[in-house]
Amino acid sequence: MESSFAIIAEPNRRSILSLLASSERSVGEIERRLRMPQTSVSKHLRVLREAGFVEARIEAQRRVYQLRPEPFKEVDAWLATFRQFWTPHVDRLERHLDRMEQTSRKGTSNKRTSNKGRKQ
Amino acid sequence: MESSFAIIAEPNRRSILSLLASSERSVGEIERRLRMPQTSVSKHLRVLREAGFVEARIEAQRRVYQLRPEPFKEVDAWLATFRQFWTPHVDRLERHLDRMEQTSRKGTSNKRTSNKGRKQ
DNA sequence: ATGTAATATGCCTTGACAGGCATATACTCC
DNA sequence: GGAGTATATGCCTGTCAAGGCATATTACAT
Repeated sequence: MESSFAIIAEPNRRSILSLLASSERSVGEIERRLRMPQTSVSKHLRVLREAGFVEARIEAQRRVYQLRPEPFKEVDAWLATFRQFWTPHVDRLERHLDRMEQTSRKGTSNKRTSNKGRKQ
Repeated sequence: MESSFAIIAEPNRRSILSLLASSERSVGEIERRLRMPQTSVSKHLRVLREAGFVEARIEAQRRVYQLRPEPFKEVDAWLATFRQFWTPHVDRLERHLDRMEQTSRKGTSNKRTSNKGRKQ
């Protein structure tokens, strides 16, 4: 299973995580709120636990699950690479304009950042 | 396949996306850079395309692929719910402190929303 | 101790999907 | 129009994981 991405690919697991985002919950609470069979909940929780998304605290016969940040950070870090993309950040806009400029008043063999027409 | 989360669960697809993050590429370029069989690349690109992660521009016999923002936004939106979580944001810390306060010297109904004049 | 509640685990079946391979389609240049 | 290049598609197979069900485990209460 490994990757955090694979873990959150499963819709039910995302539901569980979303639920836990509002507050910690016992297995039974999750079961009832999400209307899914207990064994299914337990199994998903196991996967989430082993991937570090949640941790359990024992409280009598209950296990109360709560979120843990690390794997989220990991996913977020990956996303960060692309964020510049949908956030036409000033930096990026700037770079873009730079390129435009250089392209128009070119002449000098400026191998820019684009690889258009490159054959490798 | 549907969900954007399922799409990025596949490691090779993430590689392709990361590669495209630096610059648009043709199928052949991806194939060579990532050292994966062409048919595999094409298949992954199809999946990515149908999920809206990339789009292709036709250039002679080449197809040049580039990223599209929407699905990334979607994933990011979901993550946002949890971000407060690993970013012990001032707001959150504040709410936490509020709760502590209310719990300890309860009774007095001082619901404060700002931290003006809060002791720290 | 026995019964009951809460949760976990094992087994089995089924479906989805990635990878490999062969092949089809599309375009270019001579 | 035939050869070569670039990319897509179809079929097959193996793998892996989710769901259902039965059952095990653990804690509690009486």
